[in-house]
Amino acid sequence: MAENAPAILWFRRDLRLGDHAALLTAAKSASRVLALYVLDDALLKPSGAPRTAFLSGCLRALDEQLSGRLLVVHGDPVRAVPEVAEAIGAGSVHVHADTAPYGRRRDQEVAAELGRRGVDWVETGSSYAITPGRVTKPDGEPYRVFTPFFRAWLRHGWPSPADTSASTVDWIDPDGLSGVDIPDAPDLGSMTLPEPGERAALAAWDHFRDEALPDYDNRRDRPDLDASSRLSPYLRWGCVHPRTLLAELGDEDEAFRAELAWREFHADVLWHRPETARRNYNTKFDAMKLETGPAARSAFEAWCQGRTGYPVVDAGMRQLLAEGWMHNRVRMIVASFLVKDLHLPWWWGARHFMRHLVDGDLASNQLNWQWVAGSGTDAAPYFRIFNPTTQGEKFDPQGDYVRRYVPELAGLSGKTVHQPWKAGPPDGYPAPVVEHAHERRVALERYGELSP
DNA sequence: TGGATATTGGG
DNA sequence: CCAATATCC
Repeated sequence: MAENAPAILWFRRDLRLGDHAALLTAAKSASRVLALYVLDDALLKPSGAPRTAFLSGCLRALDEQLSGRLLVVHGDPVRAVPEVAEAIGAGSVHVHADTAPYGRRRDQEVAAELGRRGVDWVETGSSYAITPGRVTKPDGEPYRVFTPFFRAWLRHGWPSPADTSASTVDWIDPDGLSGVDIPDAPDLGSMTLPEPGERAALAAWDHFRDEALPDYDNRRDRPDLDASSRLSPYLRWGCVHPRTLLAELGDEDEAFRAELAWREFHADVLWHRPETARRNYNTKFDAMKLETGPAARSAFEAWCQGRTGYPVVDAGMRQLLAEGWMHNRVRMIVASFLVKDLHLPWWWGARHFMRHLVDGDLASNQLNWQWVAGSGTDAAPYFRIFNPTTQGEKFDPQGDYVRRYVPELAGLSGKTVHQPWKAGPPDGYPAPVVEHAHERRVALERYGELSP
């Protein structure tokens, strides 16, 4: 890009507050830098949504580090970017988009609009694109199975994280621009959210790397332990770049590297098949018989509230409401329950997750739901149906996780919490809404009706 | 990144 | 009887 041109650093809905590499690269060739964060309308709609609160926290944390010079613009990027370009008095500005791969199609719309207004378009990297260039099969086709993707991704390699210690960005004060502010955090009531911002992200990383990473492969499935990284909100909001983590990981950390690779894999799948955010990746599942009537709505409500009568399912759903986060193993269990025990559309569950998760990421969330439902790429085979009781006993062997989130069951000791119906009905805790053994047979029957 | 059930082989 | 194994969904 030309020297001495003002630059707008444009971050779309997926903020990458910690991706200093993109900021610095752009800043070095610009005379002035204006950090512009465009928030997609979708972020602002559910006024009580915790992900909005976490985002506000991230923005405040960054604003603090930038001495109050952060400019935030809400709204449709197609309109907002040129408006700001006009407001700062530049006939031509360079726009750097740091986008997720699945945002590219929208970016092309934005680029076309900017072109019509005489604004130059420069694209920089993305914290999804860990690798320079796309990881594809030798014939150029995208991978549809994770394991070969993972191997190719490891072989492909990635650059070191940028050195951000010598920042020379000259931040301009955005005083006088209209529509500029950091959104207020909504009232969270009794919710507890993680500390936002880059510093908190790096602290979480330090803690995880030193305490849980060495035994991650063995312990990550245990929701009762502090064994997972808890980094997902920071990765989702860009408070830390995955390359920053990868730089400190080695071959012995394969299990955790695979988790980072899953993010990229799903982002890549969604980029190639954007409609799979809402529809079955495998369209053969369009013929699946689903429950959608009043009884289904009522079962869905019980699932959302954590009142299904299956302890580990209810614990997970209540953790989601209380923290905007749920342990990964439990996400699989509650998702399997919604799809295979309640026979509800996976997108009902995915939408509830996106509304409440502080780490809710469109690609990872929707495609992991499809993985559970069996309709996704490289999906779990249809016959793999979790038994919610067995899963609870296996991964929460002492019942500590259940008791932490389901107070009605706090009086039951040890693993007996996983079968409260045996000890007589505890006060206020519901009987199972469905019988698993029966619903399992129903699910298998319905899968059997699909064309091969 | 299962589970249910039948079968087998050692106690 | 129970644990390990095989097989099917």
